[in-house]
Amino acid sequence: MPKPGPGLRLIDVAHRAGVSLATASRALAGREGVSEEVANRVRQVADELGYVANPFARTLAGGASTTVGLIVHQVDDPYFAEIAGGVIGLADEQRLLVQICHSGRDPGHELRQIRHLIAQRAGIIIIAGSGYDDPRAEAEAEAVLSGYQRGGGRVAVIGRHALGADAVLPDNEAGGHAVTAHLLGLGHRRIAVAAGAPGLNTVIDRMAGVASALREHGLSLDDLPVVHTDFVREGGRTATERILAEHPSTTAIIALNDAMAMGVLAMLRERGIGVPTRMSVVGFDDVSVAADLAPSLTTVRLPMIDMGRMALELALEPAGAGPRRRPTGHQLIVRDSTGPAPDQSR
Amino acid sequence: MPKPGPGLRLIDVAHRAGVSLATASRALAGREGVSEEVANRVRQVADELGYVANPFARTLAGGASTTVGLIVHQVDDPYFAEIAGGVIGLADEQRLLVQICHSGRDPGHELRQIRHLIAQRAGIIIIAGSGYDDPRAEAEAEAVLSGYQRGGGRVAVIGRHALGADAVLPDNEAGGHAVTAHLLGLGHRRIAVAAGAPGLNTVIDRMAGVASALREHGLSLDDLPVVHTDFVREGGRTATERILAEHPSTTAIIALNDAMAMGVLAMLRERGIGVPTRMSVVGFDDVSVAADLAPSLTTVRLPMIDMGRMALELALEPAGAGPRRRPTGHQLIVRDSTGPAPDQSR
DNA sequence: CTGAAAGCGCTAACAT
DNA sequence: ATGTTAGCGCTTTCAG
Repeated sequence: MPKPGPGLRLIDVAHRAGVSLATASRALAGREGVSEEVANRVRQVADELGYVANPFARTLAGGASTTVGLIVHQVDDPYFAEIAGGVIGLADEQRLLVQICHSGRDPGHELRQIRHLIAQRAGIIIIAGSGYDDPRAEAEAEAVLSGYQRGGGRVAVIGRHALGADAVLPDNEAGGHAVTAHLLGLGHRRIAVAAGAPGLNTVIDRMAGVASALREHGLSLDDLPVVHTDFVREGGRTATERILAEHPSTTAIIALNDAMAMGVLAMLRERGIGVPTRMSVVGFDDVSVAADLAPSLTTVRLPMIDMGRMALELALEPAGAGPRRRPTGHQLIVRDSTGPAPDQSR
Repeated sequence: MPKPGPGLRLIDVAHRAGVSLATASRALAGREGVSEEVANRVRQVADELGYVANPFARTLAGGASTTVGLIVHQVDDPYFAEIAGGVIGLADEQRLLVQICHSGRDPGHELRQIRHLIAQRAGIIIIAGSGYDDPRAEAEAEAVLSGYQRGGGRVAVIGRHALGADAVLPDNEAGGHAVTAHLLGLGHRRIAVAAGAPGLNTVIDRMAGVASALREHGLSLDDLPVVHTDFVREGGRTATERILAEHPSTTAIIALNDAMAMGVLAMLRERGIGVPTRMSVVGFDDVSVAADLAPSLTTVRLPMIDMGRMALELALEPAGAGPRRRPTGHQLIVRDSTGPAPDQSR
């Protein structure tokens, strides 16, 4: 397709700087064996000419690849959009290019994307999004990735623990605990959970946090309705419908992410159920619109943009002895969608 | 079980199939000049061995690049996230990889990104987002891109007209007209506009639509306050502050995109100004959260996801004689943020 | 410290 | 129809 790029090659820079190809290469790669003086001259000339190495030639010749592959569920999901924004932000600074693909929360498709990225010789692969409770798929992904890592590829994951790679781990359990404790503190006891697919690690972890908070108040998950639907807005709507129909006395709904919470709020609005007067609602993630919803959403803030950056930072460092883990921290953000439990004591 | 073997080269496949390198290359590329029989044998051997071509070698040697570069303002802006989602969706189907970079709405940075993408030998470049009213920057971008296109690169743009490339053109003017006519129809006359930077084509076009609707009602843009701030949420907030302070009798605010509209709504909420009772608000784009805001936002729907797909479709077709243009259509979505003008007859 | 030269794996002219 | 060969632009020995 595209034949000539800028047509500017390393050899041109070399000539212009009055040095050989090899020296120019060394200078720009910051390798040993060039005097500071010459190296600086070369770098300056390269700069002036706006030289950018041809990554294909570079990689083919055995150099490092400068593209990072990023796999997300969907970029047009705000959670992943923010993560992607973080990755791209740091990548820009490092002059790296980011290739984004969608996993669609389908383990098979995700595996295909990983393979594709490897075949394209991405030097770094970042996988964002929940792992699956699907041992076979996970094992295969792990096998492929560990082969890739053995070959020098760097991998970082966001929000999954079982992949033998450096990981950014969102505070899912602690966050689930925080948000549940908040509700319990407001006096709510008839709480329902709008959860995503039960096979997603994220769902499992957040549920664990919910469960532990309940336990501290002498309750158990078994006491409350947990509705598993899709981990997206529409799932929140249908979950709410079910909760309303089957457990009308519910006073609070925990949505396991903000997308679902938006669906929950929408359905409550349609049904004319006041929030938080008759029903409190909490979400999880604090996507940027959470503050603008009707009413503004109480949720757990996860630093998505930073998470993206952190993942790339991890991947940029040389591999350690074992997988590194980097927790994200979290913050309970109380807004207008939660209030005291209505007094329905008798 | 075929496993993509690094170290497995085309020459190995060729030997194994008892043909020459060139023949194997032709067979796998589906090019002319190989008997069906031989071609099939080669393909089968390649399959058995799990051969995957090295894209770097392929591209370096002048083959087609399978990556498409996408430049957006920011992926974590919902408007661009949806466009990106559309591009990636189609790219996935075509087994293409998408490289995303941020322009940050800075002409200089955008130009740098274009150059970077070209240097990376992206076969296709898609630029989403408004052009700038900056002749020098635009001219330079056009020059670089036309060189790229002359070399066989394909370019498609979304929402800018002055780049000599195939374009997807959002119905900015018609949409601006529609939304303004809606307000006028509700009896509003004291209308203010919260606009983005005056140099953005998108802003200019949408304003033109606003102006034409006003004209039909015997009004003119000069009659109303137009506040230019940043084309993002925060800009909507500050614009609203100014409008409230300087034109307290305003009954409706036109925000030139949904992000700004969100800021407008937020500020009105803070000030305790009822929407739509005391103030109507309209946005533009219909990002997916527009329906979930407080109150839900009246806006103009643009098919962002399709726009992304269309752009890639255009780029995938061979270049035409001249630049193709593809309008998007639009749809006025009336929700709860607009109502009749309050009766302040004096 | 620097330069010359040998590939990396593939495509595409050029031969046969 | 098939084979031979010259690069693509870079990194990396290996000489000097």
